[in-house]
Amino acid sequence: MEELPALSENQLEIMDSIWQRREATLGDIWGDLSSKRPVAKNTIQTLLTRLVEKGWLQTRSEGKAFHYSATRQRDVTLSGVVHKLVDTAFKGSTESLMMALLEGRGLSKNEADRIRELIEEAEAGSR
Amino acid sequence: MEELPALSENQLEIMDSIWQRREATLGDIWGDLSSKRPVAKNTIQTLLTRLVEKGWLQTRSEGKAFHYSATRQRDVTLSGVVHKLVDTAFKGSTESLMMALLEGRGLSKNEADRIRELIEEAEAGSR
DNA sequence: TGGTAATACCTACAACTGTTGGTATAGTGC
DNA sequence: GCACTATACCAACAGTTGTAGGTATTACCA
Repeated sequence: MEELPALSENQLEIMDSIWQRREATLGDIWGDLSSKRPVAKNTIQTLLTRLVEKGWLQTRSEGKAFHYSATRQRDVTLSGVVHKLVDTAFKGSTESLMMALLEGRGLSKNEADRIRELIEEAEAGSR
Repeated sequence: MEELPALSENQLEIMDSIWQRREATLGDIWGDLSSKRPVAKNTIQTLLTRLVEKGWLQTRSEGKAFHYSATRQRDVTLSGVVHKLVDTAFKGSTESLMMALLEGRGLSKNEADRIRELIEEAEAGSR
């Protein structure tokens, strides 16, 4: 699987909207994003076109409009994003990132429990 | 504390070199970075100047050269970076990021234990 | 004191990003 | 069929980033 250029924050936002819908039109995505911040539809259009050019999105022509869908799965992509951050900012140490994540911020019992489960699974998976 | 513009990957690399040394000259930083990849000294110089303009670095004039130091602490900055990622890519869910982090990757018993400790502390801290 | 090396400072440039306006086109409803 | 609306497509622009060359300055060493 070919490596694609990194996604900016705004690009991630768009990808996210599409991942959630599996397939989306310009209108769908604009609906999602413009509810968070004011942005022109054309801005989204441009970003979409560029994401297609770069290989992050593909289009299916239906009726007058394109239906955009992602070429990469959400979990794989996000995993890549996080690991890249671990490498560049934390010298590859998962633990360091964890520390940064938890610093100055408490965890509820529920969150802590769920995270413990994740650790449990990851530990089992390595055996 | 005023919010500073986000750091790119390369900018983070430079900040990291400086954080490790507490204070560094152009030569120091160039030494660190050029051992990883080929880059002109002038390139680093430019990036340094821009980081100063933006408020990430400050300089102390000693002899002929500037000694660059960070205006923000490493842990605070990295914590900010991670939390921003949690917000934009994981809708604020620490757990989701954790999942992405652990996906497709096992944990050694040691790592798992250390991370459990971190969770423990964070949980205690929230009470 | 004159050469060397390191540094600062200035300039430039190409690529990418976010932003949007304008124009053409093509379904959709009346 | 015609107006309306959503979309695609094109063009533009300002800001950031990574890249580096050129030039001036300055400390240091022989």
